[in-house]
Parts: sequence; structure tokens; C-alpha cells
Amino acid sequence: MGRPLRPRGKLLQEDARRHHRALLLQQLFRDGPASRADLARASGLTRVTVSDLVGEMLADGLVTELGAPAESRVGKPPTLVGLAVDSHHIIGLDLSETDRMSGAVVNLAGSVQARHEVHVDGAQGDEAVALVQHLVSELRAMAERPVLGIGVGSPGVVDTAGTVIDAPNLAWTDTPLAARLAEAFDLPVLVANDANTAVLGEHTFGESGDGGLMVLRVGTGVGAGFVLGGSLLHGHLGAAGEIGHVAVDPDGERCACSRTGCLETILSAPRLRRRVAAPGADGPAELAAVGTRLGEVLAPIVAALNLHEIVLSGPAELLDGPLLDAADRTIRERTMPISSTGLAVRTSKLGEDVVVVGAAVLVLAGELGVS
Amino acid sequence: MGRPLRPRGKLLQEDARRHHRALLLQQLFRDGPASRADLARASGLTRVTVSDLVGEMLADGLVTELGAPAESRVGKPPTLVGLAVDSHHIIGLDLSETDRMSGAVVNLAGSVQARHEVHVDGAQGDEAVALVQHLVSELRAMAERPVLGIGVGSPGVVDTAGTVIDAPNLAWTDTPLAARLAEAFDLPVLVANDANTAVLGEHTFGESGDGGLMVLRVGTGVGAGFVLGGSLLHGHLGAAGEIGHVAVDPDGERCACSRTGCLETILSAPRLRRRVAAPGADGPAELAAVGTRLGEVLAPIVAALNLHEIVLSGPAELLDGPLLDAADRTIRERTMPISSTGLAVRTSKLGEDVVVVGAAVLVLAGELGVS
DNA sequence: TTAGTTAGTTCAGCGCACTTACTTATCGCT
DNA sequence: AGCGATAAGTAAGTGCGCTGAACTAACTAA
Repeated sequence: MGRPLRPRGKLLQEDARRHHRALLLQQLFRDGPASRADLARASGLTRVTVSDLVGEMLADGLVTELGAPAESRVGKPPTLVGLAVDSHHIIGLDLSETDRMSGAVVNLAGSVQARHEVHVDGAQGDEAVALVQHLVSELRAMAERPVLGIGVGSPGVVDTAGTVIDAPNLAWTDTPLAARLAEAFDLPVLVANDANTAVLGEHTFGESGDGGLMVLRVGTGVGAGFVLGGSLLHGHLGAAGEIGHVAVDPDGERCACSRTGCLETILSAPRLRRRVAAPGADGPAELAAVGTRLGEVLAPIVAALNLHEIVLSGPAELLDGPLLDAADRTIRERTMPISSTGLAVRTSKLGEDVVVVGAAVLVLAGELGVS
Repeated sequence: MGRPLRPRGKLLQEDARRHHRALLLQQLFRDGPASRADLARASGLTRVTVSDLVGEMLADGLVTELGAPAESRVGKPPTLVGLAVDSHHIIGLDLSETDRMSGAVVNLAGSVQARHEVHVDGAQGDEAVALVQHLVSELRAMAERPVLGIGVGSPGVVDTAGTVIDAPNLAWTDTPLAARLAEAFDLPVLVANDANTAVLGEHTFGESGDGGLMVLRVGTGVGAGFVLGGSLLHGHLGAAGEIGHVAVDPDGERCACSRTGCLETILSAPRLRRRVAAPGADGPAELAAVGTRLGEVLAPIVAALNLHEIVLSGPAELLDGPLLDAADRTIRERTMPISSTGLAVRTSKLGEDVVVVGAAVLVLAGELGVS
């Protein structure tokens, strides 16, 4: 599943080695410590090769020997090796909030070691880039280990090279954010849309399976990210997941985007708050009404992609309850059992950290081949 | 784009060789004949390696030397090598029609060399499998070259192993079609849903670009297939593209699936025909009304996936015209410019052959790594 | 004729993972 | 306590696939 139809480029022996290294790291990452022999069995590589690769990774400090396991069986007891989750740290940024930029130092297990944030105060364009740089330097000073790289979840449309094509709030158009940060800090930098980093975070550190995953982020706006067949979906122009301005109600409110009845006009956090707080409004019923509308938008997507999970991320007091239930129900009413039986609709357990943690996953995947 | 986040398995040197072979074949397949030196430049491999690989492929008969090109430049004139499109043939089957099973002998360039079909006459279960086997033997006898493999576009849900999970018309449930045919004919067999083979056919032999592609097949039922990031989308349970029973109109007609207002109740070929032929009906207006409904279903999908192309496949007299125009218009009305500007909505030029040709692409991709 | 350019081949060498053979370490049985 | 069985890990040698450098072949330009 997900194997590209066409070969993508030349393949060196060096690539094979990196690939195998990543394979072992991945195993340790997902299933915890194991002996060299276990790794050999799991990967299909020989014990010899595994020993060699493990030796290399020990030298790099990426893994550590943990001694023999407690229970003993026949034969020589194995020496467990485990991922050294604090051997390196990763800097993850979340630029999706309108009033602040937040970031964190994250270890290889996705756990946040330190946080920092700066106020945007209307900074735009180059000034906003400078602010990002400031935030990174602060975080770098806070990191107590070598930094593996910088991951950024940015609002707007971001291309695969890490250039922000268009982010209205920060007045970024074709801003080569990754290149700028890479130059300033001499570290690998990976930038993606905030909903895309969120889906990566959920995919790797949430409780999600291996089927198709969609994360819907509800904040000031609405955006989504998809992991399909184990890969992040970018879309033709890098704009996959931009569903905030799909029309849900031709007779609805006028939207900032100049059209009417966009999803954002009913689903964004501020709109939802206003709606439930309106005089004489029945909160739960209002939320359910929005959930139903959301379900109508999601139903075609669920059927088309045969998704495994949909995760809502945002203010739990608004999303988790009547809104989610109504969306779930509507999706099931509007799709075939084959599409909906394998589907789970839930909220995220990662909370506000999805984006920074997902940004760290960008680096983990890019640098170590792990996710 | 589309690179899997996680490594997929052990990688042998042998795999690298196959990969590089495929890389060269792919180059010849897409851009036509080239010299060894051209191939080396395009692939990044050295001339030495390319010569070696080309030698191997010459021995296999997959490519042929074509002599020097007409125009002459400085230096030793190159010897062009080109894909030998008639060195092998592929058997492609289309089982999606209710009354017949059709198949074709296809060459490596996707051009149909011979056809054959058999009537279903209500055959079901094992009897239907026997009919497929009969069709294959006929086609095999018609093939004048070694057969590279058998590709099948089957109705219903098909898993990656080529087992038909569920195909009501043929009464197949968990029928291991690929395994049965592989055993009977001792050839590689690849089976996929008919909409999925159709999208492969369109992706490889249509005039489509490299962005996300959706093919919507309208026949007795409605189904879709997606190529995203260069890979066929399977979905969690292999049911991606099953959008025929998405509800479009809660007040609509009762559907065979026991729910109401499914897309198939307005969009299938028989329904469309009945609708335009109804006494007093305004044909074009009716078709446009259906197109609008279709656009409403597609809009969320377009926005979510940032598709590059949507191709409608089916009876042109129904689809190409008011229906397509209305769908196109509705999609644009209901999505942001960023989602819709890069999008083209059109009908297929491959006609009824999309499925068989796409089935051949399954084999091309699986056996030669070409698409 | 001579120099320059491009295509394609030959050859030695390198990196990687494999196989085979060995050492080390523990358990269960006599 | 001693011995065979079992398993983990190490060492040495083999084969495969790619590469760089050097070489031959064939042509153009001056």
C-alpha cells in the first residue's frame, strides 16, 4: 500500500545502509528495546549486519545498551539495545496561532522538554521571520542536547521545499522560511502547514492505526491534514487539506473570502463560541447542528478515501460532545457501511502540542527515517 | 512527494538493480528512445552501469537498438535504444459490465492488439471464475508474444493480494481471484477494482499530469479511483473510491442499498437515460441538475486533496456537456481559488478501454516498474 | 592533418550485506 | 559437577553492484 508506481531516482549502496539503519531505529522506536538478534529477526537482516549497524548507532549515541532482560530463557542472554530518546533534541514550532508563536524542545520520544513563546504583535513579512529566528535561538539555548533539526508548523500553503507560498496573517508570500532558518542556524529545517504537522503528530504519537488518518484542526480557521498509505498528502499545489472554505450552505453567512456559507463561517472556534453564547441559544443543539453540517462535508471525503480515523483537534469543550457525535452520526448516515464500519471519529489526546510535536516528527522522519 | 515516512523493509543489492532497470525503462517509456549516454545523464547513473543494464535488457528483448539518429552533432554518434513495445504482451480484463466480461491483448505501449469477450448470462461464484479463466485462455491463444502477466479490473472491493472481498453482481465474497488465475496460467496476476484500474489507465496513457488524479466511472453504478502522489490509493479496507452510495439528497429516491438519495440514484447511466427521456423533461437542464449535485459531492474532495484533474468516464452523450459543465462550475463555486485554479475537469479520451488498459498498467507497474 | 568532443567499453577497487565458522554464555539434564 | 543444547554476538572471507579513470571509436571543426 502506498508504494510509488514509478521508481524515484538512483539508489546507492549508501542509501541502502541508511534505509536499514532507519529500519532498525523504526523498530526500536515503535516496539521499544530489543536485542540485536530480535532486530535481525524483525528486519530480515542478518545478525552480522544488525550488529554492525547497531555498533554505528551506538557510536553516534542514538541507541544505548541496556543489559540483559530480567526473565531468562535458554542460551546466552541477549543485551537489549534501546533508542536513546534524550541523545538529541528537536526544536518544534507552532506558528498557527494569530497572537503568538510557540515552540518547544522535544526529545526523540516526542515528549516536550521545554517551551517558549513570543508575541506576534502584528509582526509581518520579514519582521515575522525575524521573530521566528528569535524564538529558535531562545529554544536552542534551552536545549540541553545536540539539536537534530528544526521543524515548523506554519499557517498557509507550504511547498515541499519549505517555502511558504501564501500565509495572509503573517503576510508571507513565497517566503523561503526553511532556507532562511537553515542558513541562520546551520541545521536541517523542515516546514509544513500546521494541519499537516498536526496529522503527523497524531499519526506518530497519537493512538492511531495504520489506515488513512485525517486531522481536522479547528481554531481561528479550519484546516485539515491527511496521512494516506503512510505518507503525508501534499496535493497538487501543496494545498491539500484546505477545506475551511468549502461551501456548506449557499444561503449562509458571508465569509471573509468573499463567498458565502464557507465551513469556517460556522465551524471556527470564535464563531462556535459566539453561537453557543448567543442569547436564547440552546448550546448543545447549536453544536449538533454544526456537527451535522460538518458530517455532510466529511461524508464524501470518508467514502472517497476509505479513511480509518478522523481526529478533531481544537477546543475540547466545543468539539467533544454534541458536535462530534452529530458529525459521526451524519457521516454514518451518509455513507455505506463498507466506508464507515472501519472508521473512528474522535478528538485528539495530544491537545495543543499536536503541532509542535508533529513538527518534530517532520525532523524525525527526515533525519532518522523514523515515524 | 509521496515518499513513505517509514522504511518498508529490507533492501538488497538485487533490489537496487531492479530499481535502476525500472528507472531506465521508465525513462524510455515516457520520453521515447534515447542513447545510453542520455539515459546515464537522465538517471544519474554512470555510463558504465547504464551500458550494463541496457545490455541485460537487450538480452531479455525488452529494448532494441535503433541505430544513430538522423541529425549529427559533434563527437561519436550515439546508438539509440528504445522500448520494444511488442516484445511482450499483456492480458487485460474488464469485468465491470454486468452482461459481459471483456478482455484485450495489450502491448507495452498500451495499445490494444486483440479483443475478446464472453457473455456472463447470470454466471455467479465459481462459475463466473471459470468464465474468467475461459476468457483468459482465449486471449492467451490470441497473444502473439510472450505474455508478461494478467491484469484484471473487477467490480467490488478488492484487497492488495488480489482477493475480491465483495462483488455482489458476481456473487464473489473473499474470492482469491488472483491466486486462482495465477495457479491456472502460471503467470503474474494482478487484480484491482475497475475504477482503480481505470485511474491507472488514465494516469499512464491519458493526457494527465503528475498531480492528484481522480477518475469517476459512471456505468451501471458509480465508482471512483485516485492516484495521489504517484500512487494508487487503496484505503483502509481497500474500499477507496466507493462514493456511489454517498447521500446527496436526504429527500431523494430510495436506493437499492436501503438508504435514500445516494449518488447512484441520480448519476448511474440507466438513471440518467431514463431521466432525460422522461416525457416533458428538458434533457440538458436535467443533466445540469445532476451535474450540480455531483459538484456538491466533489467539492469537499477537491478541496481536501487539492486535486489536479478529475476525469469522467462513461457514456459521453450523457456526461460530456451540461453535466460536466455544471459539475465543474459547482466545484469552483464551492471551493477556494487555491483548490480550483490548478484543477481540470474533463472526460476521458480512452473510452471504453480505460479499464483493460489500466489493468495492463497494473502488470506493467508490477513486472517492469513502469507507469 | 590535428585538435576537440561525445559515445561507449574495459578494468581495478570500494562499500555493503551475505555466508560460514567461531566464541561466549546460559539452561536443563544426567 | 559435567555435558549437550540453545542462543547471542563476533570475525573472516565471498559476491554483487556501482564507480572513477583510462581507453577506444567515431565524428566535427579548423
